[in-house]
Parts: sequence; C-alpha cells; structure tokens
Amino acid sequence: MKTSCTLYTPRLFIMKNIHTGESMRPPLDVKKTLNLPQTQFSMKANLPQNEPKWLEKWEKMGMYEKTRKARAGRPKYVFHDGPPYANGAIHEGHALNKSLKDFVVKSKTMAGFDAPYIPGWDCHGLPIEIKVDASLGGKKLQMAPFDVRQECRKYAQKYLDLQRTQFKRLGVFGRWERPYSTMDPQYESVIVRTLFDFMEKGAVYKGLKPVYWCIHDRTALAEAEVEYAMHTSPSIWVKYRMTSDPANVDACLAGKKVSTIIWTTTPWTLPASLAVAFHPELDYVALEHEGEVYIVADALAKQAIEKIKLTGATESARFPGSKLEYSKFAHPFLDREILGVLANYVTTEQGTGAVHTAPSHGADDFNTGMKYRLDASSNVDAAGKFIQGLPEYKGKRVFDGNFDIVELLRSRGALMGSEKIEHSYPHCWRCHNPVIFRATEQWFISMEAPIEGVTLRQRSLDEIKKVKWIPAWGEERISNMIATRPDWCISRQRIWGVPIAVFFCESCGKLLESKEAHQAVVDLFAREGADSWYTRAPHEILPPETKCAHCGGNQFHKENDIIDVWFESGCSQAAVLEHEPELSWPADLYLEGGDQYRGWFHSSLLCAVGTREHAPYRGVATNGWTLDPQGRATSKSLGNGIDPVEIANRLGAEIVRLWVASVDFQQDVTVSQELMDKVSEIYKKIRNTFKYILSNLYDFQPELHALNFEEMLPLDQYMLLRTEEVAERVRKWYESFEFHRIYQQINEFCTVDLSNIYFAVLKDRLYTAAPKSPARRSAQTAVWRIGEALVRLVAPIMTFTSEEIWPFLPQILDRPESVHLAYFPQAGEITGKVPNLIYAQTLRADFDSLMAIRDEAMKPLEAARKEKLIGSSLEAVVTIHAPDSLYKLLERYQGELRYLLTVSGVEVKHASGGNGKTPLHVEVAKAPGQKCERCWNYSVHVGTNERYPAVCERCLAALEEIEQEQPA
RNA sequence: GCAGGAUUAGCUCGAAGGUCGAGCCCGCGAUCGAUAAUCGCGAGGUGUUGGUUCGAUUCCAACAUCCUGCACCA
Repeated sequence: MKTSCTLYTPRLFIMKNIHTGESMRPPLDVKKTLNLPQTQFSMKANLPQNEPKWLEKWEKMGMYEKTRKARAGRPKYVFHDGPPYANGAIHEGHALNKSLKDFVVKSKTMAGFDAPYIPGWDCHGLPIEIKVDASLGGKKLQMAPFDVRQECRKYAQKYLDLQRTQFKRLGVFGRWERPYSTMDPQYESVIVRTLFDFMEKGAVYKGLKPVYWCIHDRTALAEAEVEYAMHTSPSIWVKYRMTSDPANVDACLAGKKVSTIIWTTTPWTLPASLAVAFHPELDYVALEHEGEVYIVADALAKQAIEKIKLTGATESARFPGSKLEYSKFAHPFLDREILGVLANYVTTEQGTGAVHTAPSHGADDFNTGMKYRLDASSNVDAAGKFIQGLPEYKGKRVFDGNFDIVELLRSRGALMGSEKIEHSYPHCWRCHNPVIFRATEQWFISMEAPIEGVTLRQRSLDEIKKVKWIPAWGEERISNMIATRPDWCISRQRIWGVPIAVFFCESCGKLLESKEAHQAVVDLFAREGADSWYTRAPHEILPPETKCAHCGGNQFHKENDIIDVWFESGCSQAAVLEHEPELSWPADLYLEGGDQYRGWFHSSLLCAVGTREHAPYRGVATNGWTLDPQGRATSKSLGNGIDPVEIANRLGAEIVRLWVASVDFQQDVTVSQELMDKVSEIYKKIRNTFKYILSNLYDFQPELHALNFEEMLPLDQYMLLRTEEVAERVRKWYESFEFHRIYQQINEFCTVDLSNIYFAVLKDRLYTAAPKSPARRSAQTAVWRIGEALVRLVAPIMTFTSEEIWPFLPQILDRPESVHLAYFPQAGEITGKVPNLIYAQTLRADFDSLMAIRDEAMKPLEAARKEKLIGSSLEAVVTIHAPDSLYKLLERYQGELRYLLTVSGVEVKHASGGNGKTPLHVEVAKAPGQKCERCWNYSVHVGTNERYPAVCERCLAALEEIEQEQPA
C-alpha cells in the first residue's frame, strides 16, 4: 500500500540532477510553473438575465421534443398533469406543484424512461363566469348564452396563456404549444361521452336537493355567491304534541300529556316540517308544568324554562335522545304526523335540543330526511311563494309568511314563546336580499350504482387499495371521503360549462333515452364544441326520425343545466390519457396539492371507475399547502405569499426550483422572501463547487489523460467511491420523490466532502505537482468524474445551471448536446469497474478513519492559531500520538498524512500510557525550515538549491519534470 | 363538529428505545493561488402534561397550537 504514496514523493536522484546543474538553460519563473485554476465559467450566475436566454435556446432547438426523441422506444413513464384553473396569475402553490412535476418528469427521463409531459388547464366554471359577469355588468342579461360563453372563453384563454408563459419561465419542460384544455371541442366531447356512459349504465338520476336560492333573482346560487350579513328574524318556540304513547319513551310518562318544544328562526319552513330531530346521546328531560309535560335537552332546560316561562317546572323523567327515535308528534297546524328522528348535528348551543326538520329547506334536514325516507319536495316556488297550504299563508312570499305563521301558531295554542333575533344570515351577493334553502331538481350520479357487480362506492374503495398513495395516509383520507360521501350532484344552473346534453319530449316531458341521440351529441361536440348546444335546435342535433320511446313524440327540448366542473376534470383520464398517443391509461402518477383528495383525485377516480371499472392512476402523490413564516396559509387576501415570477426575475427561477427541492413537500411548506434569499446562498455554494471543478480541468482531456481506477491515488479512489454512493442514494431518492433529501445530500457533499475536505487537500497536488504527473492526473480524473456525475444528478432540479455547466466539462465522444438528454450516472459508472471489492471496502474504512483523525487534528491546529503560533496550517508540523488501534493505519498512510491535514509534516508515535485505550492526541509545533515560495509548505530544504533557492525539495522535483517536458 | 396531517437548533432537513446529527444563519478567528470567494473553531434544540421503561425526543394517552378538506350556524 505504501507504494502508492511514492507517486508524488520526491526521488533523490532528481535533486542530484538539478543540483549538479547539468542543464545550461536559465531557471524557470517558479510562480509560472504552478497550475492555478482557470475557467471562463463565471462565479456570478446572473440568473435573471441568463435564464431567459436558455429558455430561448431550448425553444429554438426543440429541447422538449429532443428529450422525447432521445427516449423513443424506452419504457414509458406516464405522468398525468392535473389542470390548474385558468384564472389569475400563478402563485407559490403553482410553482411548488409544477416544479415538483418537472422534477419527476426530468428525473424519469434521465433514469431512462420515455416520460412525456402534456400540461393542461381547467377552463370552465363559476369563478370565470362570475368574473365575466362582473365585467359585463347589466349587459349580460341582454346577451345570448352563446355570446356570454365567448366572453368566458376569451377570459380563460387569456389566463391559460399567462400561466403557460409563467410556468415556462420556471424552466418546466413540456408540450406547451399543444396543452390540453377542458374547453377544447375534443375534450368537451369526451365529457358528454363519459356522462352518457354513466347514464347508459343507469347510474344517473334526477332528484331533489336543497340549494341556496335567491327569490329575488329566481336563481340557484353557488356557495361562492352567498355572503353572510346580519338579518333580523323571528325567534320562536313551538309546541309539538306527542301522539305516540309516551310510555315508550319513559315509563314515568305513561298517561301524561306530553310535548316537545322546538325552536326556529324561520317560521316559514314550518309548513314543510316533517320531523323533529334529537341527538341520540344527549340527555333529555321531561319537565312537568301545570299539568303538561315538555321534553327538552337537559343542557338547555334551564334556558328554555326562562325563555318560555315554565317557571316552577319539575323534572319528571330523564332519558337519552335515542329513546325518542320513531316517536310521533302532531304538526302544530297541519293534519300531519311528525316523526321523531335522530341526528348528530343537534347541539346544545341554542334552542331546545329538539330541531324541527324540513327536508326541502336545509342541507342537514335534507340528509336526515333521506335517511328516514321523508319527502323532500318543495312547497315554495321560484319566487319564494307558498304553492299550497292553509289560507293564512298560501300564495305569500316566505318572509312575509313568517308573521302569519306565528299568528297561526298563537291561535292554535302552539306558540310557547316569541322574540326577535339578529343573526348572521346568507344573502345573495348580487341583489343583497336574504336567500333561502329550497329543494330543486338536480342530476345525480348514484354512489350505489352497480359497477361490475358492486356499487360505485365499493368498487372505488376497492380500487383505492390498489393505488400507491404518497404519503401513505392519503389512502385512509380518500377512503373515508368515498365511504361517507352522498350521491354526486353533477348539475349546475349555469352557462359556462358543458351542458348535460339531454333532451326531453315536448309532449310527455320524459327524458329521451337513446344511444343514437347520445352519439349524435358526442359527434357534434367533437366537431363544433359544446357551444353548439346553444346555437343549434334539437332537430339539428338529433338523428332524423328520433322518437320518444314513451309517447312517440318527435319534438324535443334541451336540458339547460351544465355539468359540475369536477366531473369535467375527472374526465381528463379519458380525454387526455386515452386520447393522446404518447400517453396511456392508467397513469403512473398524479401529483397535486392535498386539497385534491376532495377534488381531482376524487372525481377522476369516480369517473374512471364508473366508466372503466378501474382507478385511472397507479400512484398518487400530494404536496402540502404553502404557509407563511408564522404558519398561516398563504392567501391573496392576507397578501402573505410570494410571487414566483417576481422571485425568478429577481433571484432566478433556479432559486424557486431549489427552494421547492429544499422542503419536504409532503408536509405543508413555508415560503418567504427570506427563505428564497437563503436558498440563493446555497445555490452560490453549489455553483462555486462546480466552478472549482471546472477550473481545474482546463488542461485535462479524458481520452488522453484520465487514469484507470487502479492507477489512481487512494484518496482519489476513495472520493470516487463516495461519489458513487451519493449517486446511488440520489437516484433512489428521485425514485421515491424525496427531493429534499437530494438537496440536503448535494449541499452537504459539496460543502463538507468536496469543498471543506477534498478540494482543500487537493489544492497542493493540483497546483504544485508537475502538470502531466500521474499525481495530478489522478486528481483531475477524480474531479472530472465527480463533476460529470454531479451535474447529471442535479439536472432535474437545477435545470438552468446544469445546462450552463455541461459544455464546460471536457467533451468526450458520444456526449449528448444537453445535460437533459443525458442519463444519470449508472451504478459503477463513476469508479469504472472496481476491480476488487475487498480493496474498495478496506479503502473506504481506512479513509473514514483518516477523515475522523483529520477532524480531530483541526482542534489543536485552531488552538495553535489562537495562540499566534501559526496562521496557515502549513506553518505547522504535527505529531500524532495514536492508540494502537490506529497506529498501524497511520503508519500505512504515513506519506499521505501531511497532505490530508494540510500541514508541512506529520510524525506518528505510539500514544504513551500503553494500555491501548489512550485516546488519539495531536500535538502541534511550528514547522522547521522556511516557506517554499511555490507550494507554501515549510521545509528545511528551502534554500539548499542554487538554481531554485526559494523552493522546497518537492517543488524541485516538479520543476525538474517540467523542465524535461519543455524544450530548452 | 367530522376526517386527515403537522409540531425536533433562529431557518431548512435527517436519525433513532441508549450522550442526537447535517447544512445554512450567528459569534470568533485564519487565509489572500476558488477572491462579491475559500478554510477552521465555537455557540445553539426534541410543543405541554401524564404513562410504559433501567433509560423516552422516539412507544402509549391526553392537551395545546397550526394546516387541509368536509359539515354546520335550525
């Protein structure tokens, strides 16, 4: 082993040779014989200026297409892009998500897969329609739906274009000039095709559902169109007499006159009252007062007694709410039986613990109604008028009816108390009138529809289990959602979307169920887009001879509702994966924010399982939310986010990308200007490491100068082994999408292993050894291989900088023109073929120990520095008192030690004490001799040579080699 | 209220039933041949309260705070 050190140990005969002055030529300029680093690769990145140039270059050369061609025929990796909503500029959440996707696609490409990336946009829907509404103002009412849709389309296209430009600016590679969009005719056609598939399987039905309804504008409102404002309502307590035997609830109540008391702020819903809800686990008490018994929740009894003046009431029984299920009550003024039901949403905050339930006028009430099979049809028309009922209120508008109904209750002796209450209440954001909940007809996809023998719900749950969820808890999360979700309400009373393109018979009103009609619509949409629904008459769309299956009628009218946009994006697996020849179904991966468990992951799953029986993805990964440094979610209203494009223009897109790589995206991630600045510092460090690598390869041509592994110095071999390990880990982490580990690893490797240690040690050899000496070539070989490996490993993340570095590395045969066309370093590629595994393991272990010893030696060196004994460590010589366990190792590498420690000399001694357990001890002394002006080491030989008096024995040897190289 | 997640150094991360660790930041130095660089040394931490254990930051249970989605305000 010791022989390896002789590579750069001076040989005496050379000294003699120079000493005798055989050469007659004048001495060299010693300083000029150094091989100091040189490179055109600039320290300063100027990312904001340079990145756009790269983008332009890539665009011109067709970079994305080249990556596709370079991987043609390789195994596919199908990543499917979730469509962002084409509304507004991109924010940090977009930057996070799209960068991650780019890491995936680029790393898969470099790992050897054919990994296309077709970005897409979600273009229909309420937010855009609302924005367009606002800009059109009153004009909209005069406009035909088709024209409104054109405005919406323009709006969506504008933001699609903006976002596309911004995503490209971040360095994301993809088929940007031909993205997919939910408003493409082809896509729109797939949406209706998918809808018809569901219909033809019998999975779609029309049913009732209470929605926010503005009686002034006579329209359904979306959640987003409702705003809360203070509103004064009546607040009344109403007696519901029990008609079933009270003994069934509690024996003590036998034979008594029993009622419960409900509290409500919407008396107008009482005509629709069908049930009273109790909480199954709450305690209820029976309060006896003046010969009557009233059932209320225990927790609210005191409050109720006060409000409805039951002073002196006594408790005659107590039981859980569950006892009241299926008890019967009388409606206070209608001839109707009221059912006792159980519901978990009953609270003890207000009221009596007995909640009047009108399924047609509340979401909770509706769900409870469904459970108990109560009728949910509405008795209130679009203008908010009662359609039928007692003369006291029939035909009145609901809010006006409040007063009359209260009076009616009073006259029937059912009113226990009444006051006014001011509370927060939903209002229409357009006309600012209070809104109501009203049951309307909507289209649903049944979760219980049979798919291949089991329900859509169960089939979906089964499919979830086959998917790899990253992180793993995603499986539980989406399973819980699918398991408990109600039927999917897919209709919206809107304009900007894809119509539920079905027809009804003019004469009998029944739905036209015809596969031929369906196909005609699908074909029409593929040709002309969904807009044609608004420009064409039914007979232009339907095949001739279309007849109603029920009455034989041949006149039809069109459905006006459109489809929920989640259904649209849920169709992307069909419209994109299936349709694009480059892609295939199912996808290998979806990667979106965690909000998409309820969104795209969910709707894609249902659409795919419902029509294709299987999940559309093999894997689903999620990224967390972006938070500000205080841990608050970033939002437009708080203004606590950052603009990724602004960062790109100030610090560079590379910094945004590096930030994305620096955080664990599976959790919520912090984002701030300060963080970006910090990442920017890390960037500089990594960049400088590369710069140093490049600057030492200016006279290195691998084909001519690279050494084989076994010819290299042990330290260089060791570093190649380490790099090999780093590459292996990084490749693995790309596979598991643990980009933050890559970032940490690369940062640490560059900082600690390379910059702090290896390059510090290597300087002496690279600078002072004869340029063509094996010692220097060994170092250069290692540096080159490390650079060539690192640049590829960081390329998916540092898209711009890796490409900038690429041409500065030595060109060798068959090297691709861009780093993004290259492959990751393969196993064994960096070290070449390690000839001897045992040798490698020994080397690895030896140097791990040597590095630890080096680390130990730094402390006494620093102490010496503090005492002004030395400045540079080359001013020192060191004595290592080694325990027996280390002595042999140190002796073996004796020749290397002074270089490893960057001191002018090392002596190794047995540690005194002799029990073998004495810890390592390092002594520092001022180096004897003088500083060599060439290599800065101290040596007693400096001044002993006549031609080169300022130089040490090592440099003399090097100079001799150099002189022999150069013609006189 | 329901479902899921998170909490480790000032920041970003990592580890593990056995003295926690890395980089950055910060402080103090060195160097002047990576120079708007580079190197060394130092300081600094497991949300709270219980439990299991010889030993808990790790396992368990509560609590607190934050994030996401959903529901609700009769």
